[in-house]
Amino acid sequence: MSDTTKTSLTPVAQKFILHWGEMGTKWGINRTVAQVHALLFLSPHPVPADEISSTLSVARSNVSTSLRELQGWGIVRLVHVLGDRRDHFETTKDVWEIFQTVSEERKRREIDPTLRVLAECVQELKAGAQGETYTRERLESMLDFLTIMTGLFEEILRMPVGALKGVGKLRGKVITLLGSEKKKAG
Amino acid sequence: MSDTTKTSLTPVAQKFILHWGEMGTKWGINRTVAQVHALLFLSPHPVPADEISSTLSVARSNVSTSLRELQGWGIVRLVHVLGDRRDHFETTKDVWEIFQTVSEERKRREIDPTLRVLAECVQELKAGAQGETYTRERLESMLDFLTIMTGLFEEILRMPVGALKGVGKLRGKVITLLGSEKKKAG
DNA sequence: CAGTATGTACAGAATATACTGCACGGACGG
DNA sequence: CCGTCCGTGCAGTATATTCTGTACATACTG
Repeated sequence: MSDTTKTSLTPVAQKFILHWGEMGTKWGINRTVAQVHALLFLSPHPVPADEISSTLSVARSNVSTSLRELQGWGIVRLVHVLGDRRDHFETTKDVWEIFQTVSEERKRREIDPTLRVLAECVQELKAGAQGETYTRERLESMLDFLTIMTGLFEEILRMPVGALKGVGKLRGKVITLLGSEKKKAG
Repeated sequence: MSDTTKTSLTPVAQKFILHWGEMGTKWGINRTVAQVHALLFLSPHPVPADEISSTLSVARSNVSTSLRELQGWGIVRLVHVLGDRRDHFETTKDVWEIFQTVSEERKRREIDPTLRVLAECVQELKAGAQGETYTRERLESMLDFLTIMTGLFEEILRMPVGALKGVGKLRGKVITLLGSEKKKAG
């Protein structure tokens, strides 16, 4: 069943996929990787790699690499389809879930190491009792900020899928609450 | 007064600046740009371009470009120092403010255009009453998500400088509140 | 077991990005 | 007015990243 369905994209799908690719590059994600993700996101069925390859006009091996990358990020899974030997791929369809997954992974890969480096820097400055007071102040404020911010962010991420709509409705109120609580506390 | 002070970096400063550079690249920001920013962030005084150049060992013109870029992001300002013809540069020192500024700019440059594209796509799908129901569902859910999310984020950003500490304290409570409100509403 | 389908690793080519060095222009200093 | 300082634009170079094509491994098919 090498029915390599030559899937061609509708104009809208194409528009979205291309834009998603650009978007990706601006956030440090490989264009092809982002495009593959967009394609899977729009596809109602799992898609085999060679079909992705022909649809996007990129080398088969490139698709392979991109899929591996996306699996690494935890938003693409390999699945099988009855009567087809080939691996098929699908992505998480729930947008909030995608966001959660990617954010957590990015935190793990990029923020956590930064926190570690900052902590080390501060530590080293505490040890060598030099006149680097200013540097230390700056680094500490940065460390504090990132710590609080990621903590907050993590809690938001931990909210159940779909809670977002609730947040949407509550919005204005909640933030105002935060603001006023702050005033009281300050 | 071409007192081009050959400033050399302390080990800690160097460590931070290098890491910040790497960090930058992972988020789609030029390494040198990030390094220049880190340098300014740690510096107690405004710094002239040639000093940045020699301290980081990058070409003068490269520094010039990077500074322009940082000014474009709104986190670096040109200032003058008495008795010195040269332009000096300083960055915002408040980390929360840096975060606010950069986030807003990134939203403006990257998220907003995406929202626009998504809206267009959805619109086009509504017009041409095709069988692209699935595509439309996906794109709509993405559009909804991004709309809500950026709205929420914007409100958070609008919180006064320093409110963050308050939020830090309130944290657990607030998020729990959000969660339970959701349950009630659902 | 031969033959074919499928997936992946990797070397080299192609491209994009970043950086340097210099040249030019304006402004200042005497 | 020179001579110098300073900033910026740009052409060419260097580097990093991405992509392709092929070669190889594995596993299924008959």
